[in-house]
Amino acid sequence: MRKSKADTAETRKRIVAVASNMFLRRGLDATGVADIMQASGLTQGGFYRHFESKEQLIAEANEAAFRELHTMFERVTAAMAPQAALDLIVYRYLHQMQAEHPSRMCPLAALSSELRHAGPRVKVAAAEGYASLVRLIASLLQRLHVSEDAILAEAIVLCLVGAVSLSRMAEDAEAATAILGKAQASVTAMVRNATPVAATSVPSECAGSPAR
Amino acid sequence: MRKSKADTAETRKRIVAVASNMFLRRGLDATGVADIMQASGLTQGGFYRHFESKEQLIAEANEAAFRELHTMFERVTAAMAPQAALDLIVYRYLHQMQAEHPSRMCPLAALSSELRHAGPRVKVAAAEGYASLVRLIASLLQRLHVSEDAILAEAIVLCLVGAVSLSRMAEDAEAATAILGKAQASVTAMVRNATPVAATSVPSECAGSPAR
DNA sequence: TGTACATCAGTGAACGCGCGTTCACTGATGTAC
DNA sequence: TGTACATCAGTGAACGCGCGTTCACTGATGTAC
Repeated sequence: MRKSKADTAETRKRIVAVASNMFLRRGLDATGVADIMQASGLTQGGFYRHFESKEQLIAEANEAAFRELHTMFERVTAAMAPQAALDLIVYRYLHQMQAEHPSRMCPLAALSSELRHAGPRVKVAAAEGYASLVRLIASLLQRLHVSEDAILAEAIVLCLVGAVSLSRMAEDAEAATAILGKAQASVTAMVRNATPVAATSVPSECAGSPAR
Repeated sequence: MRKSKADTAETRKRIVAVASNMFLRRGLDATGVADIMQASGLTQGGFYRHFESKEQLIAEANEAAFRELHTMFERVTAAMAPQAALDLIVYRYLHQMQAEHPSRMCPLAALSSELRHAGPRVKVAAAEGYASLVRLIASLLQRLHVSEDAILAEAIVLCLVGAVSLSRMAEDAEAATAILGKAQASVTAMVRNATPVAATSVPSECAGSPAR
């Protein structure tokens, strides 16, 4: 049952994509190799034709998740004014699990404490993913003429990660939504308090609530 | 080898304390029943004389952790001015893992994503622990005459949880310290931006950096 | 271009290890008389 | 207060299950001639 090179490459990509989704939703330990292979339409025996170990797949799946999250943010906010872009990113990040068609998920929030036990490659990816998120938000804050943009960007990302992390351990959906709503209000307040009046009074920069 | 009632109760407490520490440091799955019993000076067979299951111990260990964290914060800040108390809580929370003699750790930050897979009892404790942290900080902010004290308290706790969570998945100690430092700066900035001038200018309320 | 052989993606079963849980047993504690 | 028996904390070994990994095998693809 040997497959062509193109088929093989496609299968590999599919496994990574499926694994990424399952890892982010259920967790690293809770997602078995057999589960992933079955969800990919294969049997577990074939796994080791594509990967050396589960750890390697974890690394690749996480890197893919960070890459896609970042790409999605850049694509969606490309033509937006900074305030609208910031609002949208905050909205999307906070609702990464909630939506019927969930957007890309973030390993930092979804896997937080599980990443501690992961190998160095995963940790490097996590550190880079974090830094890239902070950079993205800092650049938007800079365009909004916020003075302490770097430190505020850090604070916003910490809030976002903390909020999603906490919302996912909530007992029920209502409690989760409550946490996310408060987080959104918190971030909004943080930006408002730090934004100079000159910038906030420019209507074209601040119009619009987050688009879906 | 039957023990007296007093001995039995003491042993039970010891197991919970040891387990609490190990769970918070290594994680729930990574800490086995045999590990806990060995660290408690017992053999694994005796475990089920004290607990119905590992899950029950997880629940009790978490509840103990939240209780002790809260008690510690209340005891340490009892006689303090609100600004100093806030600074100390932020400092202690952020450095819960760093110190040579680490202070009480918080399950929200230490176990974040692992708590999702835990049973309802654990989740209820987590929600209560979170609410109690927010309440504690909100009351300090109120004494500092911060207008939006509830929403700011929430933001601070989210930042704290996010920061510790992220610092624990850092590659090395320096990266971890960097995150914690930025988090402290973030929280300080958030409080400063939200504090009315009238309150910040009262020296007796604001004196002092965090005591150890 | 056609043929013969090597390669290797995928299958399904088995292996081996770790870990939560159970169990027969021991002997000191608690209790009934 | 003393004695005989039941209780039960603690031991050490074994059980059973899940899961990552390995393996013999199949048959289509790729390649050498």
